[in-house]
Amino acid sequence: MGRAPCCDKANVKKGPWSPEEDLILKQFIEKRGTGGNWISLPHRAGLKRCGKSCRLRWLNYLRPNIKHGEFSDDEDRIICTLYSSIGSRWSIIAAQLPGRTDNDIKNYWNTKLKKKLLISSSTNNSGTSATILVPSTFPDHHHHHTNINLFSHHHSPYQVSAPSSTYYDQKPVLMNSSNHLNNNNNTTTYSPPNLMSLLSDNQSQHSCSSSDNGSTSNQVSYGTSTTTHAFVGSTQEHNMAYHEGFYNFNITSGVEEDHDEVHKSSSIPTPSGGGVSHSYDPWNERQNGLWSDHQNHQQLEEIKQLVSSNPNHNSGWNFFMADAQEKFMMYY
DNA sequence: AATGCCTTCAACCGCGTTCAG
DNA sequence: TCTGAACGCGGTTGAAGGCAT
Repeated sequence: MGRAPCCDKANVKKGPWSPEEDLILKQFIEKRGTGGNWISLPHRAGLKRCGKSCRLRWLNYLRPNIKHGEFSDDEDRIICTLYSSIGSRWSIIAAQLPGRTDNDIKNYWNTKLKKKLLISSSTNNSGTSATILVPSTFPDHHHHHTNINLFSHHHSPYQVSAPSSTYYDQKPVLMNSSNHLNNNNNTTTYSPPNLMSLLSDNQSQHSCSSSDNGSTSNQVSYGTSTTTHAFVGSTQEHNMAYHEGFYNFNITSGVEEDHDEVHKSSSIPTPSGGGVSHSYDPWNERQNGLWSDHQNHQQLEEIKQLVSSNPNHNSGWNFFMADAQEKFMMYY
């Protein structure tokens, strides 16, 4: 038994949107909003379109501040880094790129960036090992995880407890002749991939200081201060965290900060839930599916720093899911 | 100029997730 | 707690334009 269709297929128009339809939809939403119901919106607006189609058209094309056209090097870098870390979670990646839609990024990746990387990889690795982009599956033999002290493994290879969430099922990594993944009892050692190095040298030259001797540290220096980054959210939140922006907190002490404090102190707004009491209004916080420019800017800058800080060696992301709170961390 | 192939990207489809009743 | 409607996501499709022959 199939799912009931979301609309009367016989009475809805399909295919490309006309300028007239665009105008009707745009004016209606700007004037009345979505009303929290996309299904009824086309009827209310007088459009012979499926609600899903309207939603897509608005989100991907009509809403304000949508950015079309060429992707910048910074955007390339962010996409590559996030793809190498989390795979084809386009909406999450899009959340880090103000004005870009998941569809946009997905198309861009599939049509251009992937090829660019493949070309770069064959160039950069000529005479050495071939670097290929492959989806990897973390071993999934533990649906429950043993707490690991991430902070006791500050040096590469990172310790990774295999996450169980389907979020990671297709996590791609760059593999070269030296295998990045090794199973070791209950933990997987993971030498983070160096996807960014596949981008052009020009793109890889960035100012944040980091060792270029191949050594790995989770500590990233910005000027005279040393900062260690991580992103954290509880499992119930990690979906939201992904959607609404990354959390960050300082782990230089090796002690995880209180979540409430993390949220309070974070420059990135976080959703409510998981015991976090402050109110969260997604519409105010992220109108039209995007953070405000200021918020976007802050997030973007943080990610830029992360991405650009360590492009040439084993910088990377570390994942783990702790059992008790099933925390998800991206550990840099 | 005509044809066929390739690339791009807007739009669709189906399914998992969320949420209200 | 259960159920169904709606949402949101990622994969796929297909029309349109560009390019080579």
